[in-house]
Amino acid sequence: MSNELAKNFEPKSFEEALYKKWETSGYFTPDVDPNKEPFCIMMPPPNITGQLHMGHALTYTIQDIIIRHKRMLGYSALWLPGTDHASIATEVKIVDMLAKEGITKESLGREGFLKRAYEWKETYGGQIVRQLRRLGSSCDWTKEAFTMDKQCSKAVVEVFVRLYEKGLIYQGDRMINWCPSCLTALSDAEVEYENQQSHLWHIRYPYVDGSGYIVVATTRPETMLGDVAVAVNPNDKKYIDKIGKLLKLPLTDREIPVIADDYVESSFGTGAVKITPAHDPNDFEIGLRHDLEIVKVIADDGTMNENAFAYVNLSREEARDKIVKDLESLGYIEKIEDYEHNVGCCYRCHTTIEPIVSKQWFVSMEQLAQPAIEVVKDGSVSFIPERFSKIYFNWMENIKDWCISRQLWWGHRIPAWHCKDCGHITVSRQVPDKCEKCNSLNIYQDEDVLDTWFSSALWPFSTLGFPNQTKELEYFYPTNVLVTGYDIIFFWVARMIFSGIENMGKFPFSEVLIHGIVRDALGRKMSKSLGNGIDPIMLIEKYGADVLRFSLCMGVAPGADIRFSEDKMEPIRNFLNKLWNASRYTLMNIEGLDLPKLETFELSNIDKWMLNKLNEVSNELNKNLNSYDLGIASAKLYDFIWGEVCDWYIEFTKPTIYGENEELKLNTLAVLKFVMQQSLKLLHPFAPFITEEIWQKLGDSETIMNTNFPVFNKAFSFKKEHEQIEHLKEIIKAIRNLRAQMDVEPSRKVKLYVNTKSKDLIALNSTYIERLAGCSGIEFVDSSDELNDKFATIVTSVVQIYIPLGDLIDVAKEFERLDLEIGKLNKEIQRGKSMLSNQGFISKAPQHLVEVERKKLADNKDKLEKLLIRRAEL
RNA sequence: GGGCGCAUAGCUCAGCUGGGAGAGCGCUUGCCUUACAAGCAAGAUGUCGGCGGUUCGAGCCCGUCUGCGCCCACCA
Repeated sequence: MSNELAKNFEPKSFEEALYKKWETSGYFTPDVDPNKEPFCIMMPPPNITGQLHMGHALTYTIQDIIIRHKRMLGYSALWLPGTDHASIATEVKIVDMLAKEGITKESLGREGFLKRAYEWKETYGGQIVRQLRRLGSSCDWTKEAFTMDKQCSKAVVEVFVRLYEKGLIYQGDRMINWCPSCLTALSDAEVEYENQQSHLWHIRYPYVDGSGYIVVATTRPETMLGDVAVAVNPNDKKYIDKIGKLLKLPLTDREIPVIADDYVESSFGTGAVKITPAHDPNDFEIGLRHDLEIVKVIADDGTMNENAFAYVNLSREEARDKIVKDLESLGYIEKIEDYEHNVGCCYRCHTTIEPIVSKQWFVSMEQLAQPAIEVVKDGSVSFIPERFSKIYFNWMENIKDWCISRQLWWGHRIPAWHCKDCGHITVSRQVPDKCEKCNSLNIYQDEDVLDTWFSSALWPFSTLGFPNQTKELEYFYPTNVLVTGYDIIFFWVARMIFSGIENMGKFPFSEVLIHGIVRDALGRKMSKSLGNGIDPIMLIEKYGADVLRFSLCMGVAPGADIRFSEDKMEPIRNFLNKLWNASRYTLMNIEGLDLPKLETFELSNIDKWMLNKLNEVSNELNKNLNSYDLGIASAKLYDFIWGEVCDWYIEFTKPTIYGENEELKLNTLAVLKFVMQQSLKLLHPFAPFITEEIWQKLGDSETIMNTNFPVFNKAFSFKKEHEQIEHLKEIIKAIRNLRAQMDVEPSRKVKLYVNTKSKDLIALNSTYIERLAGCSGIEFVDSSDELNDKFATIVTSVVQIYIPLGDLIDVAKEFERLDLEIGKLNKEIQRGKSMLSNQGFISKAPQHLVEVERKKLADNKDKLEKLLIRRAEL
């Protein structure tokens, strides 16, 4: 194998092959090893409906970074992948697809439909899993799960039966959210509210006795056909004598009473509310309190039913128009106001939700919610950032029973069998052959399937073998961190927490890392309807997965949304290319050489400075990664690799590497190789492909994936050398700056005359100064008197440097430059003096900070003095 | 109605427990210097939204106001 790298990095040329190698080598599969500490992340399973989008790319990048870091730290790290059947979302898509073929799901029948659905799953479920690999996700595919596979389904049935037996699952007639388009019930969490411009219709309901009328206001006139009362506040003087009177319901032959209920606010609208228990949640409650009839007028498909008098079979919308028109022409309309209000919509198809009373299955939440609130309160489970726990509490503390039945076919069928003879419901783990109560064979399984989130709620343990107590379950449960967006805290996180506690006796994870969502360049949510989505696979094709991953996390604050556009990719591409070339430099110089081990020779000052820096970065990076501050960690790596390793360290190695001293050269190269190797390891969790590709040539093991992540090492702490080389950098920068200001041609080498008490600093590092600042020759002097030529001066706290530049020196310009410097210094000195003369600062600030200020002041005074002398001489 | 977030350089955003304001892009100037022009070097740019408070010291903590965004609730 050649050890050469191409001039520019081409991710396309190596990413897929490396992934294949990782996967087939089994690197993603951790051992159940009692001697190692487990670390487990459950992958939020993507829906089988789709394509990888930027939201996936973000969340899986974060998870992969965390898991790769832990793996390199020696944990037995499991990232368990899988897909979600996404009951309603998938069924909607399949129905659409069938519609294009001119088929309805009813014509196929349940069996036929499910056959098509499984085919669909094979096609599209496979796609997203392939795309996950493109991203570099180091998940254990041997444990890949699917919410409807045998294992997960077994867990679903087990949990359902357990909850039923404990009385925590029940069937009942309740007000639920009905989607007239998907034709199914929905949970509260599945309803989204949209602000809509509408009207408030004021309608006159005449008293039966002919003594005038009462005016009610409504946003939904079509529901009036289902009115069974008009409610007023019991203390409302306006209506107090009307309570109990009968009203004639317009457009119908029905008579309804005026009733009193505290729910009504006298001050709002007319102070009288029409009551439609069948089609409004609040009215339903009032209906229960007053034992009112439930008159349903809207059918499940959103059309008016047989109770709708002249409006039977009209759609909700048509009925509204016609009813309003009829009321108007009959003089029942008092007035129509413009009105803005929120309308509940289906989170999948955005059809307006119809609240209806229906027989559904529910999970009783109160008892389950309590311990789930507790584990977050007592810190057993913590949200990162912490503020998201408020969202969680808000939901959990006001939780209502969870409607879990769906009138769909794609999903887990409810394990309940109804007896046609005695009506008893048999809930069972196995398919029963007879009614458990009356032994009748005349039983049939409930037609409904479960809410898709019922199975996702069990994900942290169903995927590890529950209800069987497998060794994996024992080892990896509870898992460590759950990573997800804030948009599914209710849907998923909350439900996993109470499900874990209820079924496993222990919360499913100890940390919940919440990230934001990826938005477009204008800050809008990426959506299909807007067409503003960016395809991550396209970006991977163009720039490589590493660039995408890195651009999604560099400099991003925890929990913050990301405004993303393709132009964020290029700077990262350049960064990785920089790393690529630094590696190329290393490789071309170590080619064929036998390098000494680091412990066998004396490190140079540059070596020590670099190793110290590396050590510090490693230390900080571990801290940042352990607290999941990936934005800070990635930015730090960018600065370190580009700003320190490439800009300074590699330049420092050149005089030696291109020099004559063979021994020094080998030593330097040994350090260089080590520094590059460590840097690759540090970067590997973020950019797995490029680091592995380089490791294949520069590393000394089979894969970088299983190397040890660099950690703080006391032996590489070199404080003195750090300060020395930082000062050297300052000198070099000052010379470069001066050269630029004086328009010294880059090719022109200048000689330096140095006046300093720290001659060692200069003498030891003269070659670096010469090479990096474009100088030739350094001579020590005791004063500028020893120079004949015109010169410019540079002053630091340690040295005074004279640079003879002959005619390039413009005395007026030099005055200007010095005055500017002197001005700045005076300000600094002023600041330092006032701080140090502040008694409060001296006595209350930490001692080391006071010291720092003292030293700064002394240095500045020293510099100023030198500059003033120089100015006087000019 | 309740809660949360954001407001920092022309643009996009960092800034961890309070201790002299940062990055990337863009801009100016000069360079193809044997890792890299996807590059190198040097530079310019900020009443850290307003006001008040705590503190020796505030971009950071507290209060308040303004503007933008989000979530929950759903008074018909």
